[in-house]
Amino acid sequence: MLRIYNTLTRKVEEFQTLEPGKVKMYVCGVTVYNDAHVGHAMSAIVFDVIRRYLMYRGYEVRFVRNYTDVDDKIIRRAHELGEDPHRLAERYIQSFEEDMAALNVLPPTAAPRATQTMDKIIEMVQGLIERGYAYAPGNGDVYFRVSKDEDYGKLSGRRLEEMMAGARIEVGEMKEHPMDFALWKAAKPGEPAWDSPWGKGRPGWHIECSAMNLAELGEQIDIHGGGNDLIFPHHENEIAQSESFTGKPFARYWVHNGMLQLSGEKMSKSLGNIIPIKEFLRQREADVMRMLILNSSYRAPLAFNDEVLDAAEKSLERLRSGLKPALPGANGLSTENAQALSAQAEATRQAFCEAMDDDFNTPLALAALHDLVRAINTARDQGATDAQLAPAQAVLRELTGVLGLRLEKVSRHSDAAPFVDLLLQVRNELRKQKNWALSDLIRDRLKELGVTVEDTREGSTWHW
RNA sequence: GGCGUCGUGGCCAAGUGGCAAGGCAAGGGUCUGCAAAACCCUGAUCACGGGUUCAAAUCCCGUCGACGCCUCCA
Repeated sequence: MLRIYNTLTRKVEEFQTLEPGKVKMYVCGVTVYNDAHVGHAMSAIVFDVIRRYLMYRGYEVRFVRNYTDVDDKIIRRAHELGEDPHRLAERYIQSFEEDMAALNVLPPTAAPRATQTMDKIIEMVQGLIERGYAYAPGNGDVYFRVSKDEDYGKLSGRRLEEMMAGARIEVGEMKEHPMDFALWKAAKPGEPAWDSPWGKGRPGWHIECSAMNLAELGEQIDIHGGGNDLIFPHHENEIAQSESFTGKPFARYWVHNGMLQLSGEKMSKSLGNIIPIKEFLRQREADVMRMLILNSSYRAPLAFNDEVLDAAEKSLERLRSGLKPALPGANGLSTENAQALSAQAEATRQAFCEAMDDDFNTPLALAALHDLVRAINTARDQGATDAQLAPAQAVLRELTGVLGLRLEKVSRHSDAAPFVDLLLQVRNELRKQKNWALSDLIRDRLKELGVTVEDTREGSTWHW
C-alpha cells in the first residue's frame, strides 16, 4: 500500500485515488521569462519519479504541468529586451522543453498555458464574484475576498490575523482586506490584455492554475505538486479559489519538494545565485542530477555543490557496473550461486517497492539497487555467463528505469567500436609476448581518448 | 516577531521506541606483469542538557545551531 506525505494534513496517509486505478496529477510549472535553473530541475525530476512509480504500480496517470506565459516578470523582461512578450514566452517554453527532454523527464499529458485558458479563467472569476467570494471595486481589478473563506490558511497553517503584519496594499489597489489577492488585473497601456467584463486586463497570479486544473482535470484531483516555496501564497490561494468556486475539496494530496541549497542558501532568482540547467548539462550528465536528488528525501532541502555531485557521479557509475558483461572466459555459476543471484534480484524488487511505497523513499530504494549490483558483480567474479547475469541485470534495468535513470550511456562513438576491438586484439598479442611497455602505452592513449581498458587473466574488456 | 522543517561516522544520507541501511571518501586485503575494475574487511556513545520507559537516534521539556515560508520564486 502506497503512503504519501500530505502537506495539508502534515501526515503520511494511505494513497487512495478518486477513481480506481487512475491518478489525476497537477504540478505547477514555470513562469517562462528566463532559462530554467537546476532548482526547477529538482522539482521536475521529483515529480517525474513519482509519476513513473505510479505508472509502474499500474495507475493510469494523467499528468498536467502548466506554463505561466503572461505575468509582470515576462512583461518587464520583454520590455527590457525590446521583444514581444508572447514571443519571449514561446522562446522560453521551447528552452524548457529542451531541458526537460535532456533530463529524461517524461512529457506531461497536457501542458496548458495561461494565455490559452482565458475563457475558463474569466468564467471562474465571474463565478467567484457571483458567489460573493470576489469583488470588482471598479478600477478594473478583481480581488478574492479572503474573509469570506473560513478555512483560508489551512494549507500553510496560518490564520488571517497572524498574516496581517506582513500584508500591505500597493498603490492603486482597492482591497477590502490587506490579504485579499488579485484574480484579475487591469492592463496598463501597452501591456498584453484580454477583454473581460471588468475591462481589458490579465489574470492574477494564482487563478490560472485553478482554471487549468478545472479545464484539464475537473473539479477534484488526486495529487497537486510543486516546490514548498509555493505553499504560501500560491497553493493556499489556489485552494481558496477552486474550493470556493466548486464547493468541493480540491486536491486530495498536496506534495511539496524541498529546495535546492547553494552554499547554504536557497537558489532563487531574487538571490541571483542560479545555475541554469543548460549550464549544468555542459558540465555533467543529466543522470548525475537525478542521482543527487534520489539520494535524499524529496521533502528535505538538498545541498548542491561539487562534492555531492562528484559522489552522485561515482554512485551512478557503481550502478552501471552491474550491467557490465561477463568476464572473458567465464565458465558458469554453480547452481547454488545462481540461485543466490536470482534470490537477490527478487528481494531487491520487493525492497525497492516497499521503499517507494513509503512516501517515495528513494534513498532506501537506491540502497536496494546497490545490494543487487553487489550481487551481480559477485556472480560475475564467480564466473557467471552473460546468460546467467541477464535476468538480474534485467531487474536492475527495470527498477532504475522506474527512477528515470538511463544506465546505458548514449554513445555516439559506436562506429569506432570495431577499431577499438582490433586494437585490443593486437594489444593482447603484445601482452602474450610480455611487451608491457607497448601494451601500457596503448592502454594509456585509449584512456586519453575516453576508452577505459580493463585487463583480466583471460583477456581484456573496454568501455567508454 | 509568527508559522514550519531539520541537526545521524570525514562528506551525502535512510531509519522515528527494541542489536544504527546505502553511497562517496579513507585505510587494509584478494585478484593482477602493472594499472583499473570487482570482491572482502575496518569505523558513529545519532547537536547538547534534563525527563518518560524494562528499552530512546526515535517520545516529552529546555538550550544551542541551521534552513524555509510570511514579498515574485520549483
